[in-house]
Amino acid sequence: VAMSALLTIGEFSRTTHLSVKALRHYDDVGLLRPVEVDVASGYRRYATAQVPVAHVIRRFRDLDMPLEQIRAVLEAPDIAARDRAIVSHLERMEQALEQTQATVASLRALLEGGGAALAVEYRAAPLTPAIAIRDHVDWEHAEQWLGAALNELGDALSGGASIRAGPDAALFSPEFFEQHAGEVVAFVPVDGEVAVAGGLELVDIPAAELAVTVHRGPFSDLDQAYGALGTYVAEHVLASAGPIREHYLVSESDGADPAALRTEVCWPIRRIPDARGAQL
Amino acid sequence: VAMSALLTIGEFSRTTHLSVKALRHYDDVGLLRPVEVDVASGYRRYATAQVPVAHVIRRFRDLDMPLEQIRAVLEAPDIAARDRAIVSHLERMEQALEQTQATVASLRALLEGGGAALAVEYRAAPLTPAIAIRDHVDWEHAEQWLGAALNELGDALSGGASIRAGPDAALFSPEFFEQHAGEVVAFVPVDGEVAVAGGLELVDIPAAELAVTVHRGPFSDLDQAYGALGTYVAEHVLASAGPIREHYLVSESDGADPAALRTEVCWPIRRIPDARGAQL
DNA sequence: TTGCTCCTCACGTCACGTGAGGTGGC
DNA sequence: TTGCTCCTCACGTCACGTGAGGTGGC
Repeated sequence: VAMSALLTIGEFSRTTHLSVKALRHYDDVGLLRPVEVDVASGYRRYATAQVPVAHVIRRFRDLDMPLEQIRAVLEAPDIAARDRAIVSHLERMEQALEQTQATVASLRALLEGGGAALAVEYRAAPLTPAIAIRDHVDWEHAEQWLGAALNELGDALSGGASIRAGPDAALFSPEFFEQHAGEVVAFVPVDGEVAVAGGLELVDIPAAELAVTVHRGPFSDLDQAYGALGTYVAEHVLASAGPIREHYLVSESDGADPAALRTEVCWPIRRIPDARGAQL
Repeated sequence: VAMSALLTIGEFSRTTHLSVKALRHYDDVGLLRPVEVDVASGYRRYATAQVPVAHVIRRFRDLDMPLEQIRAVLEAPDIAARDRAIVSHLERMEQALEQTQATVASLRALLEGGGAALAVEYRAAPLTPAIAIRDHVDWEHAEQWLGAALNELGDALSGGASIRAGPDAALFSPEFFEQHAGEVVAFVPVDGEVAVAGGLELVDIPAAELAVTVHRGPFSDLDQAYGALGTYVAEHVLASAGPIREHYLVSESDGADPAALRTEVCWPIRRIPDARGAQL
């Protein structure tokens, strides 16, 4: 390294704004190794040529990129692969920024309005033939996974001979909520004959008695509908096991903006009480 | 709790979108206690009246607010105090968002331009009388602390009889960089007699031989100047112990926008080499 | 030569997640 | 009655920070 001189860990720390403890840690995990380590004393020596790499690491850490991902970026086989990894991370970051802004807005709304009480109604849903994609999904990837799956189902419908018999929808297992990871089924109700291929399957969504409410607005507020439903069901009827359903009456794929979204949330119940309040 | 019904931990999880593990944790640390716990079985029972509190907790956790801070918000003595705590957190969040956007921009710049080589010059700084505020500061609070301290010094100058003899400046101890916490001294050079009061003191900033470079642009890129300086010093002269100085030639308090900022960074060196390369 | 820098353990932190192994409720 | 829900440890995770106790470099 022609013009490269050596720096002690303290000098390298001041030069890169990484703490000494962080530098030792990056050495331990092999993310940023000093060019030289004194065999007798263990003293680390960094080259001035390592300063730019350290700066890149610091930037990514400021953005909370995990060390493993940073390593992947730094070790990318070629510049093109490296740049792809970086760009995709930046895109995820910018999405996360939007997410945070949405959460801030939603928190403000929650603290001001408190949320007008949502109307809850009962519905007996019949057995429903549908095309579906199912997978074990975790909480953080759910929205993205669902968007992709529903897109795929929509494409399959427009290509084939079958007819859509209802809006985009999904089934969420209890584990998905309770462990923030579990089975999710994206589905679209269909009429008539369907040829399935790829990851798609033809399923019968079982009949169910449901308590239903409609949420208007972005998904970041969807928990309000769940709160209203869970509360209503606990206070008025008996809940039953089984997945919770969502129907995407107006969704982003319709080109609607977040405030205009309409999502139906359906909570499975034991039996719909009759009008007189008696139960058979 | 008149109309309030009880929910199992699983039902409460589905209603609030908090995982069962998280709910148990919030019980353990006393952040969100179930209204009732079965003595024999240990089963937790939550009231429907607790759903809104859970939603607030979830929002704050989505924003990465620490549990202790959430507890403080929830236990605030009165609504006004609670709202103040929330608003101040939201303001910090929005600042952090700007920070992140700045980091993204700076990373992009770093990956594209790489940064044109910065010019480094030598300077023999004389002993400088100054008014100063010193404190043990940690990394994350440094920018805010420094802004406040320099403001205070500016106010003291405009009120008194002394004359400013140089731009706003600061001294940073090695520990500040190496451990991300250490002594920082905010100072303004002055001429003539000065009456000091409050947290201010009158100090003589010691004379020093320095390697100096000027950074143009926002503070998020300042590490580039440090990289250039640390590298230059390692390759050309001997570094010396002692604090690093920053001079805020054009600062935000001048009403300049971030891209127009000019900050001088000064790295202490053992001895300025003479023009012929010989050392006395 | 002195003290200052650097070293290596070992353990702590924060907010849960991950099983293991077991009991109670409908 | 069966299995499903819920329980409590104990330990792991991630990216370092916090000392303690000690040696080497200028």
